[in-house]
Amino acid sequence: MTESLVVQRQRRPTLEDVAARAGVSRALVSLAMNDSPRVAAASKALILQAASELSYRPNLAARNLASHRTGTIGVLLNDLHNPFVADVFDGLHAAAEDLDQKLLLTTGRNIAAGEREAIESMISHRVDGVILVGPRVSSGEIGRIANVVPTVVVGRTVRSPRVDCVANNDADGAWIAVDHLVSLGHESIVHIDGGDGAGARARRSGFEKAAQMFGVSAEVIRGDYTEEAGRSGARTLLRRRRLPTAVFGANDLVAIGALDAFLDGGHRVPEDVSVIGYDNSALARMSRLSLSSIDQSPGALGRSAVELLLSRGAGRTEQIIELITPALVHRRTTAHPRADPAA
Amino acid sequence: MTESLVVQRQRRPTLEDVAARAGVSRALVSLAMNDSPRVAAASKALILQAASELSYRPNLAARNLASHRTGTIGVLLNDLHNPFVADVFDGLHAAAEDLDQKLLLTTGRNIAAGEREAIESMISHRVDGVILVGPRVSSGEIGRIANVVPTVVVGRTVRSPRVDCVANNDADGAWIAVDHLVSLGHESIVHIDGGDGAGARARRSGFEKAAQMFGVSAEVIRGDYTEEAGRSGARTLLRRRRLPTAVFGANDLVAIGALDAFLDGGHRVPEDVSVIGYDNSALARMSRLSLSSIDQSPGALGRSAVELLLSRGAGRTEQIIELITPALVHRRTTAHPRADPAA
DNA sequence: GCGGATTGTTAGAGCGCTCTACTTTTCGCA
DNA sequence: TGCGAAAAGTAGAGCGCTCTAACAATCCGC
Repeated sequence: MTESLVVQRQRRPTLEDVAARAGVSRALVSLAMNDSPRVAAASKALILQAASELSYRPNLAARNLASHRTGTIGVLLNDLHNPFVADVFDGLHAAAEDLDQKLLLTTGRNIAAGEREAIESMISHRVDGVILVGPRVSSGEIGRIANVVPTVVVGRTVRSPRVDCVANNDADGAWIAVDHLVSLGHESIVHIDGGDGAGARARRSGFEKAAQMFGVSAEVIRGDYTEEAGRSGARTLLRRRRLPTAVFGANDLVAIGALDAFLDGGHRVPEDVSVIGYDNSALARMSRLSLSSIDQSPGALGRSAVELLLSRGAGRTEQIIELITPALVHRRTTAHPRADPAA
Repeated sequence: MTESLVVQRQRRPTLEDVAARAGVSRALVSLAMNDSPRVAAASKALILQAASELSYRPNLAARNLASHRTGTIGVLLNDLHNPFVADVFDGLHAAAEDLDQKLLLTTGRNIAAGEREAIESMISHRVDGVILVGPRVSSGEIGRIANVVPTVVVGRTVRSPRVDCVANNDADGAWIAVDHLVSLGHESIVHIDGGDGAGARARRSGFEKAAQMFGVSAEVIRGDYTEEAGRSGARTLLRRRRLPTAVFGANDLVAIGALDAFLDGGHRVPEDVSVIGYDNSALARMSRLSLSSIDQSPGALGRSAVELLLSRGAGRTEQIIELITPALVHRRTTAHPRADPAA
């Protein structure tokens, strides 16, 4: 057990104090603080004046306890190191601000157990709903969470009537990536996948399906949505006699990790091997990296997630799955393969 | 006014329900949940059993209201897009876990007004203390916040008896950067600064002092801790007849933005111009970027911040400012200037 | 100038928990 | 077997707010 912090600064003023100072009842102060139309303008001014003199701040815990809501949405970000989630968050935040909701952030540090704990904590905080950005926990678990609190998942689809989803069409995205590489002339493509990260399975199977359709040689290397996974996947390839002509990373981090490893191994990109990522994150956009990637409008994803959550709160009971169509962004890490593919 | 989410799923079980099921009193359940030594092992097992059968989750709001603490530390991250803050967060999280504290995250999106709002919100949530990572709000304001709730600032020093600080020595860091460049032979160095970001002023004045000591030509271009600021600072330089031989970015984002602009402008790094950043973030470490930078042990910063906050809670009243000594990490964006500096 | 609608205000219960003070049970030991 | 102390358990007030129902003050038309 920890000995918790003891906050023993000056006692914070309560509703009661404000009421006393303004010479009205507690209830009226409460109404004024929530600016109800039922308070006379004069009393309202008086009360706000008194409140600011005491620098009164409502105690959220008490308010929540009494009213059964918090006006707060819990947001689980799977990985703070992934610039894509920062982009999604921007969208979430903008929408939340417009719709007058507060956001409570947590992160599972890209580990399922960490996520469970974080979600648990948000529920204990009695958030009005949760938005899970790229969660790793199982669909079953998400379904169970949705029984307790309205839930929206971003970046992955979950089939459960109570769970709403916002994602891009990962299968399409993978198809677009393969199409791009094939049209450049590539015939041997490796996908370093996202393990059991959100949407990774769809990208993987989309990749396999597309490769089969186009009749090119395809292979999947098990990975994870991290730079390190990309690096180690690429190293696996480097140990072989010959490299594939193109690598499709499960996301930009993976692609950049792979790119890094290829460069370290003395290979040139895209001359020796083409690399394409997914997410079109800030990372991909940098000139020095200039990574070809698949864009999935993170801001729009975030915005939709908040709207969906609120519409669920408004009484909707049927599931909504919103799918955004991803788009290719061609930059400098993908090009025609060399005529002679031998190293 | 928003119409808030209505959470009308099945009623959540309360302490009372657990007590009824286990056939004991409410108080005993409370003790068991906080695993007090005063509960017999048998009853404890019984109670935990009942709790799990009902999938009971304590209502934090009620607990907080009754006990006047939350076991939660509020964390303000200034910018989710900055990989450095993600690194600091890792340290925070690890320490919080060890010390059995929960973390409540918010972000000010790198805007002072956003930060104020976020801090306000954490205080309303009655967190036991706040950790401000690279805050932009004024020192005066931070002092005022510290009167309300124990406060630790990361990445910047604030002179106020109630505020504890953890930072690296920015003046030293700037000195190290200049020393590095000068020893490579550079004689004209531009610093694109961090505007009023945390620690930016110290880096700027450290830079100026060092440049003067070494007797090299120095200039400061007003910036911000963002990639965009770096890019625009570099563009300013590109419009001139001749480039400086070296640029010192206020942080890695700035440096990389500048690097990007130079490359786009057809200049080579480090052949035409050397670039060094600050933070040694994941970005700097990537082979393709391989940015020389100044390391400030973000993980250690985060860890210390949590420890400092708890020690303050334990009754300490004098201020502690912990300064970490930064270190040079030499990579491939800094080198000797060309003999003929004319473009 | 009076009844009824409208507007403004308040008392008081209750949200789910903790904590103090108290009661009951169990145990060790003469 | 009996007694005091330690261990185990409980009653009940109260944390700071909201919300329902009731009450007081003002307004309107005729």
